Amino acid sequence: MADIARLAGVSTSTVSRALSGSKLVNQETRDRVMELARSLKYTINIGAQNLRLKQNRTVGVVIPAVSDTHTRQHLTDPFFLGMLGSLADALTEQGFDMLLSRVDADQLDAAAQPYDTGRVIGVILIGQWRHHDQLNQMAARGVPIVVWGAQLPQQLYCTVGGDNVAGGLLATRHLLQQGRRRIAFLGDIQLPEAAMRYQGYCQALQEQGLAPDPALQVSVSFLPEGGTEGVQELARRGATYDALFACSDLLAMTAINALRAQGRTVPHDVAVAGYDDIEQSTYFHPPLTTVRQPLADAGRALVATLLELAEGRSAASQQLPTELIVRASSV
Amino acid sequence: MADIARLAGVSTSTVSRALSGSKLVNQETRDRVMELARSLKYTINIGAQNLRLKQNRTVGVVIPAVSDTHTRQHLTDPFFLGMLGSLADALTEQGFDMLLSRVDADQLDAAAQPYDTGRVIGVILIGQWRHHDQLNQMAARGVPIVVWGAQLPQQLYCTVGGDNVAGGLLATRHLLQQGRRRIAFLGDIQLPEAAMRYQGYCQALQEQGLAPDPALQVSVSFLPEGGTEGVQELARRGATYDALFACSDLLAMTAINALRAQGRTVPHDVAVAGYDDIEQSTYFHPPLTTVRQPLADAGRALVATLLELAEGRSAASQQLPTELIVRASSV
DNA sequence: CTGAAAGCGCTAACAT
DNA sequence: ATGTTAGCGCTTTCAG
Repeated sequence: MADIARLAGVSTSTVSRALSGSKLVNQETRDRVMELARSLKYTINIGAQNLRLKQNRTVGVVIPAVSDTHTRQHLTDPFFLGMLGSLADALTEQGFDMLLSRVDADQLDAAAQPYDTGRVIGVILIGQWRHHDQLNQMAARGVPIVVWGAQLPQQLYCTVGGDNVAGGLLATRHLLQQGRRRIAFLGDIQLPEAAMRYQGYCQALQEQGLAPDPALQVSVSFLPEGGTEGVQELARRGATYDALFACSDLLAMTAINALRAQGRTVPHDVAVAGYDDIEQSTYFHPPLTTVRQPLADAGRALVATLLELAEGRSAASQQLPTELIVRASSV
Repeated sequence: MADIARLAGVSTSTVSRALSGSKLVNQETRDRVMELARSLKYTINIGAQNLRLKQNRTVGVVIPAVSDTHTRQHLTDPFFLGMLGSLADALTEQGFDMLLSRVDADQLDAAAQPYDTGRVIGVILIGQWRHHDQLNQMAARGVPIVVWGAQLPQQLYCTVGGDNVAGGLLATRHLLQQGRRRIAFLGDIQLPEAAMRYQGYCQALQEQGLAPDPALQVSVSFLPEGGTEGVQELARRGATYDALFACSDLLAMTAINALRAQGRTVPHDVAVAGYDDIEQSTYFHPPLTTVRQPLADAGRALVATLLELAEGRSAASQQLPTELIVRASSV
């Protein structure tokens, strides 16, 4: 900047003004400065600008990594990539940058670090896992944070999420409409989102005067192996079922594989519905019936909410509508 | 920081020193300051620190977004998520943060922006597409940049990539060993990586005294629809083939689907091999034979190379070994 | 319309 | 062992 000032024969103040398009500076000078900046490929140092302006146009996005006992298990669910893409778009649209970090799910406090050190104006967390309390603490401490997940009672932090109860309800109703009566449920109901899907599942059963059979509910992790394990566990229990509702498409896919290994066909022997509507669901064999999460809206809503919070305003949690997509795995 | 200084009854310099664990400061004072900082939940403002130290521990990671004529098509290939994860890990390991941005593939220059504005010390670009020249320009301009992709002649920028020729060779040899003779090739050979895989493919054919049949090579985009379109195009051409090698697992999957729609079974009628070894390949039906890209090493290599470059040293392009994974789709 | 000067939060000589 | 001072690159009063 000093260089430009010297070359243009003006002061840095003028350069600064010119570059920011201030009307206070002579049209001609401004053009000259602009031109000079372009030819020198000069761009304002955002770090310094931020420091001076006490502003910041970066938000933190945190993806939790599951660390099981041995290996650090990576989240490979394509749903996350979709969410990331959606966030990246929404942020770009608003002129914000995205600082991505990956944090062990069991030390979520680290998620606030980029905020504490002033690098970001707030944090978007994808997935609330079972760390309600830690999230509450962070929010109470004043960290602007928005979580993709379910709305819980006594929640101090802000969430944006799909309507999980409706999602569970839609999927289960659909399976019931196909004449299925013994519907297995795959998903870790310790996690708020899965719990609410389970709630919708129960509700749909009750509408038909059916009671949920605990033998049909298997809590498996969201890791892809979960589907295999779930189906094996059901076999171990000797459970009989003619349909299966899994809490993610990935689980549904591995479950279908495990069923196939048992010699059962989908949808003939077992009708299957997943959750998320990741792209691969379309060309899985059979194509997956699933509950679509509104990805594009999700990104926008998360960003909008975070910006509210970051500006010191309060923001309400939001629930986005979900939609049943019927494909061959259930009909 | 000033607050802490006041409360501790020392100067900010002392606080700064104490916080950085300098031995120059009295043990006792240091503890007091540390304690104070903790209780006030104070953390150093990294922006200011960076400005002062002229350092920076953030690297930019750019994912190109394909924008076709109408909609902005998102890259949904899980391979990218894997790469992101790998990069995130490698960066964390080295104490670096990751600024993620998504850039239209046809205005790649924008990729350097976070560098120009001083936010990152360099840029890692996932995929070189067909923008060799732009990349060369950026490198020539002095932007520290490392690209995941193939090594090209007259290349000024640094690449890290799998050994694509070997990958193509391995896959094709394997298909030939299965007794297949008419092997279709799906992939956009305008893109350097695909071109080299094609080269390996040709080489394997030649080893058997076979000449590549141009009718069997279809240039399709890396978007998942590519697989479908490729198979349809082959049908349109009236090409006969008993095997298919696709440049990504996603392409292989959609191709298999399209084949199924034509009433052909895999691997019986057509043996199929993909590329990348994304996780879903394991539980696709049939499980996919594929060429594994060394993801974990990739992340580490990309980061290591970028750090070299960022420190002003020169770095050589690297090629990582690939490995054939045989599964049911080809045997 | 433009320049001089102060200061964002931090660190590093250079004193003491 | 600690404080004083200057300055990283920028913006913005406040004076001209």
